[in-house]
Amino acid sequence: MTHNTTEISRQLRKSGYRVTPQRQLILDAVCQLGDHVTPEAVYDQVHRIAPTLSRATVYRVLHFLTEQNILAMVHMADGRLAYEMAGPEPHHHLVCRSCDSLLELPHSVLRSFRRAMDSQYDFEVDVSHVSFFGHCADCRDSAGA
Amino acid sequence: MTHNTTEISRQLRKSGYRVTPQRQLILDAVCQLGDHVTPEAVYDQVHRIAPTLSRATVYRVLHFLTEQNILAMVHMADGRLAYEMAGPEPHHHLVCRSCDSLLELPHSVLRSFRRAMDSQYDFEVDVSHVSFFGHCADCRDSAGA
DNA sequence: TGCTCTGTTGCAAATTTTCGCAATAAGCAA
DNA sequence: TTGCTTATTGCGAAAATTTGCAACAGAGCA
Repeated sequence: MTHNTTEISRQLRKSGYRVTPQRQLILDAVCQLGDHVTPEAVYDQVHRIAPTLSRATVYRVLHFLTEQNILAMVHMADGRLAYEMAGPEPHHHLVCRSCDSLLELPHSVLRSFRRAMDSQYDFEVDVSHVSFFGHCADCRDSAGA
Repeated sequence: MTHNTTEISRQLRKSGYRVTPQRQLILDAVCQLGDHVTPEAVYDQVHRIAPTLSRATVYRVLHFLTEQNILAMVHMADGRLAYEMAGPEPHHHLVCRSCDSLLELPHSVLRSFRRAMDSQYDFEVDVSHVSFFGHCADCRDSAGA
């Protein structure tokens, strides 16, 4: 469990939302399952514990927690959506199109880019999470061989 | 029509794929409809001309043309997928989360970033298309007021 | 503790996207 | 032009995702 349940609960309640067992279960599931968790994986995990928890609720809660900045939406290479804990530090991903591996980037790599957008285009880029696609070292090697 | 039909046809045939009327219609539709075209919009457009062309074909062809680098997949702010012509020059988008407006960025803005990823992480970023989300000047002003 | 208000859930139906498979029709070669 | 090979389509069913609505249950307050 990497998330602070108490802190998150307080945050939600303060905004007028409720902390339900469903929401807690789903959050725990994402947390346990790791880096890019599909809705289906969450459902499977959660359904074992709470068989009446519906798929609709999984989708709704994932969406909701993303809006609350507790989860982050990540785009997979095939276009599908997955989720992960948002965490306090924004970070970014390099997603390999061949092997689907995930490399984490610190926020700093985009700092200068963001500043440039702001000054040159007067556009405030939201960099809470950005995914870049491409090919990792391993896959480049095997492809080039 | 911004795309060169003959050139694309040749490219496909050379790779052993076929140029079908369905594929041409769908390509034309994306081309006409503009910058971020949803599968449903393509279907509506195409279905008027070819009523038997099925939804499944729309999805399959969009997917296929993306793999062939003729179209590019773009992620919308809500997580949904859309498509657009890939074009010879890679370019990028600044998508406003408030008003959905689209700003185009020249490829050059990412050049240095890409080089950095390559040298520091040994990861070759595919920059044929990247979308950044955030807030444009207008929406920042009205929100701040 | 019990009451109330309203945010949430579960269900079922609607919508969107994918898949399997038989029928069709591109593209090539004669 | 004709025929062959097999990539591609259309259909219908399956799977994935969203939505409407009545019933339920958190959270604050008396």
